[in-house]
Amino acid sequence: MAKRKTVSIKDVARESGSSLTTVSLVLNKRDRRISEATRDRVLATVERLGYRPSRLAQGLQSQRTGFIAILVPQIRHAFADAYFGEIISAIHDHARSAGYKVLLEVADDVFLGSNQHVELFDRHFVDGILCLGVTNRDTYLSVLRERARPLIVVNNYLADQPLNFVRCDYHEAGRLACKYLLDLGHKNLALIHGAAEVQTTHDLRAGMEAAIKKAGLSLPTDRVQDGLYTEEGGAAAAVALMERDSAVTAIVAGNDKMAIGAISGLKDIGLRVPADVSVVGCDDI
Amino acid sequence: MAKRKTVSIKDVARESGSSLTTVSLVLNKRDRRISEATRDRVLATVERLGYRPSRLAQGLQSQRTGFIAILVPQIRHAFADAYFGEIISAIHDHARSAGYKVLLEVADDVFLGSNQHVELFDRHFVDGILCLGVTNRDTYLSVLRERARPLIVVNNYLADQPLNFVRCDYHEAGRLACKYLLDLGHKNLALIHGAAEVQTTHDLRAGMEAAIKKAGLSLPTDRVQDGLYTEEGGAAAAVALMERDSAVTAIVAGNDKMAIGAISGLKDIGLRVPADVSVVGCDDI
DNA sequence: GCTTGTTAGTAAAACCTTTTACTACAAGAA
DNA sequence: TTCTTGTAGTAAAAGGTTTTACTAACAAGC
Repeated sequence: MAKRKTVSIKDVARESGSSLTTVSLVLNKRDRRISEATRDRVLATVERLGYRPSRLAQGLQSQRTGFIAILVPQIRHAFADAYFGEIISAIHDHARSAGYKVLLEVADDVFLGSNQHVELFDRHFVDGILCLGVTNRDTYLSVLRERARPLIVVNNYLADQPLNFVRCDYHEAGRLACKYLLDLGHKNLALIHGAAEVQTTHDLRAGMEAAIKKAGLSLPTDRVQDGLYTEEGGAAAAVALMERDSAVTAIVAGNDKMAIGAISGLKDIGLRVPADVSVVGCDDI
Repeated sequence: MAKRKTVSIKDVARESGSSLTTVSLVLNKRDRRISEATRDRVLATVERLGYRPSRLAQGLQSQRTGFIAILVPQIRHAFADAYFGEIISAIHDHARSAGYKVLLEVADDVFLGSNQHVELFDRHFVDGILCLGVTNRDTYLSVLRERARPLIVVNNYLADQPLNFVRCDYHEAGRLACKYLLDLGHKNLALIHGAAEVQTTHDLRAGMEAAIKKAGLSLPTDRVQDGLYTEEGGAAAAVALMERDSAVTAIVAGNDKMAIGAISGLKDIGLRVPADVSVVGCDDI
């Protein structure tokens, strides 16, 4: 059928024989002073005309858009990545139940180069921004921070900048993982970690070292290996670790992708998991 | 530093000693009638104040938001899914280069139940909607179609509704896959397909049958099996197919996930791929 | 009969643009 | 001089809300 001209609050006011203000007051039920009769009349008209307030106009008035942006880093097809995908799913669910809609942006050179991250705030695109996969090298955050609008860094934080962040407690995670393994009787633990630019990498290691030291043992540097956050990297790292020190009986990985890689890497060199070597991951995917 | 009060076109007008209209004309360079001198003065002021037009106000005026929504079906964590992730990535890239921003929505019961898909249009949230993973049972599309706004169904189409859609040509894909396998000398082909509610499932099968018939062979129904679009389903389907008819030497799968599943399923029952049985997928992930 | 208070409602401003229709002025033509 | 044509610019409307400040009507208090 179509072509239903967009119906505005003005139409409702005219059709119901009251003023704009009255209609608005009824709809936002901020104010008790409208009589029952008027209220019903207005609501009936709203229903009949199928009126719905325009978000644009509301946003202009309230200076809030009801949108938040998720900024993902430029990895090949970030949206198809299991780790980011899960986080995006979770953010979406929470945002929706809080009445927000989520906008997707990739923080690549095109995006940052044309200052679109700044426009997100300055041009009133969104009320807040969540940054995923941020590293210590991402300098664009400081200009966003200046905007003095809600900005949250997810699952990492920057030592030198006062930014808001939410994250898993990787220090605690490292401590728990080690305690668990030590309690099982393991003595020689190893770590496959992610990028050094990500603060949580250091947290995880520190947590492990704390637990290990408490047990009177140590985590020498030749039992620590970079796994590049990828499956392949995890596999290679596991192999390298075992070749360097075959006494290792348990490996902690900074994320589950590296853990999965490590498991297959170990299998490839004839070791059984968990019979010969235990592997613990960190994301719960 | 922060607290930069949002600077509007009015400020620019005042500071540059001209009118709102002049500033707007300069910025939208629609009109050649502004003198060079005025233009430069205005632009300098814009620069100095860091003015950026509010998208909300522009949208209200132009009745367009510059947003499009991607509607994904409710599968467990759709965003972490490789198939949808890739599509979302591609859509995002194209949308951005066309000046659009993308909004993410999950078409689950909560969403549809509260009529949020309708609000997307009626409340001026977005200019257009792309629907992913649509099946013939998704009745919510008809109410969207009535809105007479851009609506596109991706990679499926509905036989009984005049909707716009983009999709891969699965009929052709089926034909090509079979031709390829037949040319390799395979005589006994089988199909692992996805949901019957998705039109492309039928296209793929029809394409295969056309190619097979042309070669003087046939695709009996016991060589066709539902793989549920999942890895596990693909594995089970492959096993079922081989148990029913061990003469089969090549399998076409409706998507790559089922193909991957099929390969591991075949390995589990002691068959080698591609030595004993060839497997062809359809998504290129 | 006059003030005060309450109730039910409305007009107008504000939010920030873009666009339409108008003005003021100067130069050239009749 | 008066009439057109063109140029550079502006005032005001429109787009759809919410919010603030105001009014009209009536009842109660003295």
